[in-house]
Amino acid sequence: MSTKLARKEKSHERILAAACSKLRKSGLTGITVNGVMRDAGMTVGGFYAHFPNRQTLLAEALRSSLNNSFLRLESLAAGRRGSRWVLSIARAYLSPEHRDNPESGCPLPASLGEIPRSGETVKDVLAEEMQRFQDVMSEHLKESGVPNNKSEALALISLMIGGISLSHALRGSPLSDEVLKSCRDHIERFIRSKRATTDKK
Amino acid sequence: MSTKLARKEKSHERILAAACSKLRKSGLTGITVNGVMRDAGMTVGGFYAHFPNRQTLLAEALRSSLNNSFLRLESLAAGRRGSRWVLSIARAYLSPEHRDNPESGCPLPASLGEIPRSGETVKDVLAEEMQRFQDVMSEHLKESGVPNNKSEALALISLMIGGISLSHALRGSPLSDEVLKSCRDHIERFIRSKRATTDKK
DNA sequence: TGTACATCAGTGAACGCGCGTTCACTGATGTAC
DNA sequence: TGTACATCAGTGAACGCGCGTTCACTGATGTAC
Repeated sequence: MSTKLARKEKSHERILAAACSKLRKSGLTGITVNGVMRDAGMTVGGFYAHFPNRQTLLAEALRSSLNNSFLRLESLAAGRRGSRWVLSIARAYLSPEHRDNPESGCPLPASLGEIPRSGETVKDVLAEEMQRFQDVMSEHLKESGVPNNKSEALALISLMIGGISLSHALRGSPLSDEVLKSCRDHIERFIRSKRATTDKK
Repeated sequence: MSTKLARKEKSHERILAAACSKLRKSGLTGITVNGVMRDAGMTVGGFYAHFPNRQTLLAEALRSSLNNSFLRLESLAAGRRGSRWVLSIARAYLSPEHRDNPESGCPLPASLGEIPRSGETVKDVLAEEMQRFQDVMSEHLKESGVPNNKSEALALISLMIGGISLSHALRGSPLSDEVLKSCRDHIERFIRSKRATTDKK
């Protein structure tokens, strides 16, 4: 009995992982029931034993991939706090490596524009995760001595998402790398100019 | 003869206008040959007398709608130059009105994420139009006395696009308005802190 | 001016395809005695 | 321990639908004499 359940759970994980991979590379549109099940090593029909419908898979894939990306970014900034944390996150997020390896990166460049046309559950997931990210980011900005930290957190998040999205869309043009560097530089100058003297580097 | 040509030209315009409208509301995916032709008051089959294929329509719709949005923004900033121009553009672009009326706004919030998965022609159009926008924006930043004006132009463009995109996706959550205000405030503080004393308000 | 013909913008049915979802089934695994 | 039965994760064909594209056609407009 428990063996059966464990097997089903593993299948569930494989389906979700396959959906996350599609999401990061091709957005919500990229998540097709057929394609995801094939990638998970199964056939279409089995899908509905794991998820009530495609919509639910979209929401779970967005939550899971946003969460994974955040954990991955945080691990790169491990131990740092305040302005060091912010700069570390911004540099990693706005790096050519992040742009060129979407399958392990943030799902938003590929999916953000589709979310308004998507269901309520998907929007709710985004709102929750964004709130969490704003909270963490503004905490570190506060430690850095940056004024208006909650507002600036949203602005920096917008800048990061806009920069990587534009850079993705411009891949192949010299503008692509320039956009990333410009956004990184803007954040570095911003942090440097606002940082309280007590918060170093 | 010339009457016939004029009639065909009007049909072409109607098709393109319908495609632009779909693009702004629902992205590249929103442009379906059937839907666009219906909106233009015609039937499917006639489409291929006007465009060789859907892909070409996508590219022309992106170019046309980006151009129109830019002209519209510029007319709102009419007569202003330097920091006044930049602030005027940023406030209009990051306004709730712009977010809530996508049918007359920028096509990028709805389509940017789809462009990497789209054809080369579409990507080329984006690169050209972005280059143009960077040139204009950096010229005004230069007049404002902002250092690193070319780089900062790309950062501000990224911030504007990221902000409106996030705000769209978060519509319904209080974060949506907060994102817009945070981005506007960030740009205002930035311009104010960098502006040369010769360039007023 | 009036008639016969040519042009060609637009019509609408048809095509093959991939989509999300359903459902009767299969067959390996787990349970009861 | 060995056999008969129950469970249920996963199969794969089928459905109705909308997509991009093709093509034989229609009928209003424009030209020639």
